[in-house]
Amino acid sequence: MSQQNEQEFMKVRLDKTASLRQKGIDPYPTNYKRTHTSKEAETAFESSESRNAEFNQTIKVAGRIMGRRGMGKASFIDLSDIDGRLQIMMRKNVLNERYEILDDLDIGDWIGAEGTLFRTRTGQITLQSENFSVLCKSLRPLPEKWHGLTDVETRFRQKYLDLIANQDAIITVKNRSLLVGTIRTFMSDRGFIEVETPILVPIAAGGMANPFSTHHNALNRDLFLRIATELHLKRLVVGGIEKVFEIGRVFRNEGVDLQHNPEFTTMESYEAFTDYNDVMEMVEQLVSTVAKKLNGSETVTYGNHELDFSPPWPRIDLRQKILEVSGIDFFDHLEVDSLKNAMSQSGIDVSQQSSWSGLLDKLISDKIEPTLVQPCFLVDYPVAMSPLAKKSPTDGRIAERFEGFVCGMEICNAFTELNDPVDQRARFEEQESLRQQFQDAETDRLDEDFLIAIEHGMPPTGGLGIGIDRLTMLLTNNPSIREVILFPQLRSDRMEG
RNA sequence: GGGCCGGUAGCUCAGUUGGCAGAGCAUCGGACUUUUAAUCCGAGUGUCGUGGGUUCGAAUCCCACCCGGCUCACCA
Repeated sequence: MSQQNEQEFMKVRLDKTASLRQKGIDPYPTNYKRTHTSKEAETAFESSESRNAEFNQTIKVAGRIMGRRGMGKASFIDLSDIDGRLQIMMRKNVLNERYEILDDLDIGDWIGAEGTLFRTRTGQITLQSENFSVLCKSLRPLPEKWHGLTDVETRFRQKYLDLIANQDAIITVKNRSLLVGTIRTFMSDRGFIEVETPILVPIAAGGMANPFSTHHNALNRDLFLRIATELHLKRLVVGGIEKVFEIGRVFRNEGVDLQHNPEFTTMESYEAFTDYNDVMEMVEQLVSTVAKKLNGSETVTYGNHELDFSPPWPRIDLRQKILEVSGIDFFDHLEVDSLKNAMSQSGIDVSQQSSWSGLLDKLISDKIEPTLVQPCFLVDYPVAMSPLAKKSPTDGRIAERFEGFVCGMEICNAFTELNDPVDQRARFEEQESLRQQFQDAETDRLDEDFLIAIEHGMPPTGGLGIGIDRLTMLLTNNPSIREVILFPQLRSDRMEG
């Protein structure tokens, strides 16, 4: 954008601002007491119509000017607010000298309008303005009304323009809020207590991820941003909070793509005296409840798919499934080289993998996840790739763990929590040694403070982590995580300096 | 990190073989008291992503870089 041209645009509007002040009008007043939103106004009018009553109430609405059609001694203004739009009619013979104020108004300005409602010749519900107020004079032009704003970069960098120009952006924000609110209610109704745990932590443990690091000056101490809420929540279960959950941001120092943002939101819950089978039932109930709340149905359209979230979701045995699709039984390949060879023979690129769990993860990602379209659970993971999950009582090589998948996307990870402190210590030590061996910053870390906590005794507990962003994508039909995060991470640009 | 595509007016987009930088909307001036992508008359609008190079001449060709999208790799 040309500096000069931009300044010319703004100069015109600054002149109009001055002109308003000359007319004794404050272009930036402190408040406006509206009586109706656009939708409430419409509903009120239709209700009086349905009673065959005349609408003679004076109401006050407020919003941003999104369009105007001047007709000389009458003007129509499209006013946009959080609920939608309402047309305002301004007539010179009604407004008298105040009609001149319209000369100083632009698309983008905020106004309040007072008057009564009627239908125009073409049937449009319209507010006949008897008075109006300038609420905020804007200085910059908005995106064009017809094509709107489509430039993806501008939509993400200047989210407010996206929200102004694209109705879908607002709908997604509202639905995300509804989704989180529904989850809160669901959990609360089941007796879960919501908590907040530290984001700045001395050890970023409880998951496989590379953490962000930072430094606290006063304490002269290096800290990390949490990669999960898991270990703090389990400390609370040790403390006797039998049902606990947290909805919060976690941070992982990794790449950005359609399904990943370095900061994202999870809902983790822990419920004493339950195992992963109970958690599976809860996930089905939770997600289908949210789906119904947002879409009015447990069947949801996502891209080309019709997704049916109604319980129960299929439980797919991980080992059997891998055997079916690749002919590999991971119990037959407990050594790295053996698994690597078997996968290589199945045509999988194993050049980037070094650890056994990394290889198996790659096998699952390549061969299984893409086939999981309808909601389902993969159950019973190898202990080697599940350092926080309890071993199956019937098979010590298997952990009581499951992950939920929809459209090839992992939406949750859950297990019967490992509460044997001796076993947990051994598993952490194994992770530490793997990190040394493979120089892998993402391997989980030993958290001594957590181990001491569970040495005091954590009851049998079923735990869950749900990716709120991905769930929102699925239930709002958005193909990219950047569409459901208001300010996604982008590379720096000139505007940031 | 690799590959492909893209970046031109506030917004949406054209721009031919290398030959004066274009349209619609928005903006500015004028007309218009039921319009709604209002209409009609008139006007202005540019660091062609950035920096080099080739050329008499570059939005256009070449090189490097920046930003975005898709995709592969990596990553839950």
